[in-house]
Amino acid sequence: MPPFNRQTLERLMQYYHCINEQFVPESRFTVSSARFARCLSLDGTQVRKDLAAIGVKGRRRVGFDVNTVLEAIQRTLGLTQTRQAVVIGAGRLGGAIASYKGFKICGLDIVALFDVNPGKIGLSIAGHVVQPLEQLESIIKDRGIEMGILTVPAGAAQPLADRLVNAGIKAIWNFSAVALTVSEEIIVRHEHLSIGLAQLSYHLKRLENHR
Amino acid sequence: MPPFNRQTLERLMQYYHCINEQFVPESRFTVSSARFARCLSLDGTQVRKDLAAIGVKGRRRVGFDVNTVLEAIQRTLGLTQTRQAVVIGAGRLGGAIASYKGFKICGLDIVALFDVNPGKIGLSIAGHVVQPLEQLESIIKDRGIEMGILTVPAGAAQPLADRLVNAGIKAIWNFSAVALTVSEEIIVRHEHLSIGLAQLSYHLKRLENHR
DNA sequence: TAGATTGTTAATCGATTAACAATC
DNA sequence: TAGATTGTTAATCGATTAACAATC
Repeated sequence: MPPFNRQTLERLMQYYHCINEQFVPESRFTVSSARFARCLSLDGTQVRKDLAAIGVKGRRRVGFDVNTVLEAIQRTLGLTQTRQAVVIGAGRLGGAIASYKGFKICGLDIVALFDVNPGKIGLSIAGHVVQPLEQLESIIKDRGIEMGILTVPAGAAQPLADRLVNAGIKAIWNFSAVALTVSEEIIVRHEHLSIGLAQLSYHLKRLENHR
Repeated sequence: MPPFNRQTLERLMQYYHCINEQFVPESRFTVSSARFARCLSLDGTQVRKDLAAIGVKGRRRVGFDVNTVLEAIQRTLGLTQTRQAVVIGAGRLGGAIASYKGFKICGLDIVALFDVNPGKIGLSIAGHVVQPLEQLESIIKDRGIEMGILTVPAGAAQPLADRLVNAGIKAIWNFSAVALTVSEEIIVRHEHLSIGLAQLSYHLKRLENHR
């Protein structure tokens, strides 16, 4: 199987959500490429190519078996095995992420929440007792945790990223508002909240100008 | 000026952040396309094309004037005029968004927070008193608010989107875990939290397989 | 059979990169 | 002047779409 690029991965995840949110509730067993396409507003050929790429074969005149597609996506994206993650920063965003139900079907298991603020330590957020940062390394090592989710203020992010890497973490999901510099082999994804705003703001401006 | 596609808009926003986070603190007055390129890990030619597209001229042997670039991006993306927004859903995510400082330099002004839960109404979150949903329409109309930010459970999102549209909102920033169907002329951006997870999960899986 | 849908190749389109002249 | 950097055209690459045969 070829390595997939970012866009393909995102499309695969969208098919996955499409199935879980629409097709499963509708108790559909088969779905045509055209129907998938409409969901993500793209071309049916694209869908057939994507599904072919992850090894799913359709049935002519019928479509694709929903379950087969579901399993193939899970296998390809690695959603079958559970991945343990810690959240650093028990603020509002950290709490929102720790309590987000949708991660379950993606195999993400948040096992601990950390914060520097002594006032927060011991509090229970989304079923997790907030831990002091001092225990970060020991918990990561003891439980073999592979992902760290950063939801701390910009100034605190880089040193904490370093600590995560030193403790043996393999991937960082960064919600802090700074770019991180970490060694090559660490997987990093920077979730930049205000990037999405660019699009909305731009289109609102165009709306105004066209009148 | 041509209409810009999603990718270009995202790059423009990244240049903008690059300037604000790196170049302004470093008190740089000029920046070469190569330096911009390194920031976003792309090619210098791309940067020069983007900047040319928004009407910025550089100086040979010197680079681009930081302030000129900043202003051109603000003008292009419409970040100069302030845009008023309401947040629907005063949960953890809603609170995180309402209290996010980074929106200020993007011209986003969150003016009200709403919730259905009577227990939350009257609470102060990030300087905003949580309003009852009944007042949604009147506040939007009275203050001429153009953006709605949805951070409610999946089941509640569609009816609330309809109410926002009826009240005259022009853009919806959707953090709920469902696709919305709204009329053509409404600008919608669906921020799908777990899409990013696909990438992390996929690369973690590959890491395992390669050993 | 007729019709619908896949699977796949070819054509198109756009985005990225390379090359290099212009010039400060 | 020599060197660095822009500005722009051309070349490449990849992704998207069109076309259509295969076939259930």
